Parts: sequence; structure tokens; C-alpha cells
Amino acid sequence: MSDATVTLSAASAPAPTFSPLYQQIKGLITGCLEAGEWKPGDMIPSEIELAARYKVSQGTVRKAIDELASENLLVRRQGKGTFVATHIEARTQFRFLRLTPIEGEPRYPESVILECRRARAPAEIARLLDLKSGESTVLIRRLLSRGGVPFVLDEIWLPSAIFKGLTAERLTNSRVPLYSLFESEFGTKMIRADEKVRAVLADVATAQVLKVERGAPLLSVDRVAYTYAERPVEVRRGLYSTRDHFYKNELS
Amino acid sequence: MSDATVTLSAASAPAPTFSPLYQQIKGLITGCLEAGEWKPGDMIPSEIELAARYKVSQGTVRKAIDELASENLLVRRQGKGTFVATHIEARTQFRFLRLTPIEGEPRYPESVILECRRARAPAEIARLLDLKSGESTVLIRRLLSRGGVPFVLDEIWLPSAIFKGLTAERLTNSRVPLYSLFESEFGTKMIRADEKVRAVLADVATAQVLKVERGAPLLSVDRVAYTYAERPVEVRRGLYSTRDHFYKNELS
DNA sequence: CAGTGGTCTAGACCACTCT
DNA sequence: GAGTGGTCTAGACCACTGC
Repeated sequence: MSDATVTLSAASAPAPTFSPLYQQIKGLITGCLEAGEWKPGDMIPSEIELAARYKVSQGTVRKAIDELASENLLVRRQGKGTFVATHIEARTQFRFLRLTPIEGEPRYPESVILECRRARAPAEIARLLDLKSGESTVLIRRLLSRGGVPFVLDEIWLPSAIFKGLTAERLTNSRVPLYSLFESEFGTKMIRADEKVRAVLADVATAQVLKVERGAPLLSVDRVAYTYAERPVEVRRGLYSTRDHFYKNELS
Repeated sequence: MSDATVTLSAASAPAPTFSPLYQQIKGLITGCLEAGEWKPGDMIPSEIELAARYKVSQGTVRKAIDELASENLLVRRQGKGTFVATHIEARTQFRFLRLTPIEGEPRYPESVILECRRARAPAEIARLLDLKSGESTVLIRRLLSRGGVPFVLDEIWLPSAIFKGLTAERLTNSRVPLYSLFESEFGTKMIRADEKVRAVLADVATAQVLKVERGAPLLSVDRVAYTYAERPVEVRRGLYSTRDHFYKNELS
């Protein structure tokens, strides 16, 4: 579809919108992604076909796809095709989990769901999620461990409207990362996230769960995660014990 | 023209390794950067000239420069030219300072040099800096404040061999960020850095300097910074008070 | 083998900056 | 106007994948 609009400006005049052709193509592709027309894991049409469809040269499509690939929305595989990025791939597993063991391999942690229930969004959460205050959210409390040793206590808020039918049971029985589940079961793909990290002291309850002393130092990590179109769909408040792990970051 | 073999014209420039032409060009450009042939702030030769010099098409040079620009080694400016990236520009100021005030603008902090002396590298520091244990380093201790309120206590190790003549006085009289000074005065440009963040408790001495309670929670940030060719040239251990600031990170 | 993305070229024109 | 990077095209061939 959508061949008529952009094509006019293709040949000579930059008529309708005033942006490079490849940016417009990029927008059209992003539109297909947002609309769920191409789902995570799907192969998208080949460069040649997209070029024909949009009536531009292959090079222009290529430049659009290049940028989307560098933004981790698409994945190119030589000889196979270009695919919608997915959290199921091992490569993307650790993009959102910055805690690395001080010693040993960064295996994926064990997860225990402590709680999963509906809750009205507190004002702050509602604001971050772009909801009306008091609107229904799913609240998940979770404990992550490595080799039986707990190290992360999480509180996760999700808009109920998107995550209908999410229960502790489905979370517990799933052995895949949360974001993989969100993607496959609820059609919501996390694209990027902002985190704010602080140092705090463990209160009594937290200390008990994480098996540290009361007053032990913890990382407090506030995350807002976004799906397509910069739409916020998750707020997460994590308390990380950094006795055996550190929060890894690359500045570049 | 576009005939027989791309590989032949690649062969005219020696092609001992089997990699795409533009990667080889990228390597040649990087070589000029590492050799200090083009210094930070300099304009590098135009695409057309580089294409002529290396006997490739402009498009190939362009692709090489595109990648270097995306790695923040070069900066393109339409109509002007392509320049070697520098820490003096405002845009790069905050790439390496992830602490953001909870309220207010992220102004650049005030800096007080507490100490600057020669010291033999402890084994751990030597290992990180790729030095022999006991080799001479410059040790800087520094306090950063915002509006008179201290919030970062830093220890910085640098190889003496590179930072000859670095004194507390030169640091104190300089009103530019450290990395700008390193670049302009010592010809060493920081390219990227790895950080490991943990939560710790303030000891007595630290608490006094940072004006927090003893046992207050602090971020401990261990940084190794690299210049060209992944050569480590700085180790930094920072203690951050997150009462008024947070460590900001974007996952993407 | 056909189909995909990856590289390379050559040349056109546009947008921006400086003089 | 001259010189720079930015966009776009058309066509060639290479490298990889899977049938």
C-alpha cells in the first residue's frame, strides 16, 4: 500500500514534506512496524521490493533500513533478508540487564514472582506511563537470583489496557525474559529505556528479601521503558545488591 | 570504468587483508588520527580529495567517514567540512559525566583539586592501565561541587609518561573540563570509557569531604577510559552522592 | 540455482557556508 | 561562485543462504 504519496517527490521536486526521501521511507517502514503489520521476528520485504513499492532506488531504501538497523529496530542478515528485531534473540537479552556478576559468566538470572495484581496507578506512575491518575495498572513484584542468591528486587508497573490477562501464573511458568514474554504474548516490544540510578540504604523489609544487612548499600534503579513512537509502557523500580554484581555501562 | 574489478583498484592500494575497501579506508583515516596527523578540531581533507588520494570513489570514502562519525571520532558539518572530534565542544561535554541534577539544569560543576602528585601504580591500577606494576603515575584527587555543594569525590590515575608536567596548579587554573585539558595540553583524546557502578557506604573521611553522614549511601563508579586504538590512559574511582543527583543512563 | 543483503562506482543535483 | 557535505539514482558485481 501507500505508494501514491511519497512517489511524487521521488523524481525531482521535494514537494509535500520537506525532508529527505530516505527519511520518508524510514517513516513508512516505522509505520508498518508500529501498526504491527510486520511483527518481531518477521522478515520484511526485500530492499528491491520496497524500492519498487515506494518507487525509489534501492540505495534510498538501503539508507532507510541502515538507520533503522542501527537503532536496533531491524536486523539485517546477509543472504537471508531483513528482520524485525526481537527480544527472543540471545544478542538482545543483555541490552536491558546491566547487572554483571563480578566473577563468572553473565547467565540469565532465576526469577521468582512475589506478587502480581491490579492496582490503581499512583500519580507519579500514571504521569510516567502517560495514564490518567488512578487508571488501572498491573503491578508485579519480583525477585531475581543467581545460583540461589537473590540480588534484585523489582517493582514493575504496566498499563492494564495493554497487558490484559497477565497473571502471576503466566509469569511463573514462563522461563523466558520478561520482555520476550511481553513481546510474544502481548504484542508489545520494548525499544529503549531511560534509567536513573541512585544509591540508597536497605530498609528492613528489603534487607530481609535480598538477604543483606539492614542499612546495606543498594543501587536504586528507576526505569521507564518505551515501545514504538516513544510510547511509555513500563515503569520499573529496582533495588540491586552490588555485593556480587556491578552495574555496567559503556560511555561512547 | 565501473568495469572489471573493484578488487583491482583495491589492489593498487595494498590489500594484504581481506576486508571491504571502505574498511581499509577507515583504517587509513584512523591511522592518521592515531598518529596525530590530524588533531582534534582540525578539518580533515574533503571527501573528494580523500577519494583521489586513496584512488577510490567518493561514495566509498563517504561510507568510511560515516562510520567514524557514528563512532564519534569525526564530526561532519555540512558546507564546511569534516572535523576531528574534540572535547572542547559543548556537545561532547556531557557524554562522560552521567550525573544529572534531580532539579535544575545540568551545568558543569565546580572543581577543586585536593591533591596532585606522582605515585607508583598499585598492581590493580597498573594492570588496568597496561603498565608495569610500580611504574610512575599521576594521582589526582578532586572534589566536584554544584552551587557550593560537593557531590563527587574522584581519584584519577594517569600514566606519568603521557602526562608529563601535569601539576595541581595547571589543573586549578584551568576552567575547562579535564578531558579538554588532556586533549589540548597533552595531546591525549579520550574516545570511550567503561564504567562499573556499585553502591557503597561513606566512610568517615569521605563523609566529611562530601558533607554527608558517615554510612550514607554513595555510588562507587570505577572508570577506565581509552584513547585511540583502545589504549587505556585513565583509571578513575569516583564516589558520587546521589542526594541531589542521579546517574543517568539510556538503554538502547 | 535464485534471491538476499553488501560493496563499489560514477555522475547528477541539492543545501549549506564562506568569501 | 566555489567548495563542502547530503541526497538520489542506476547499474555492476560479490558473498552468503537455502532450495
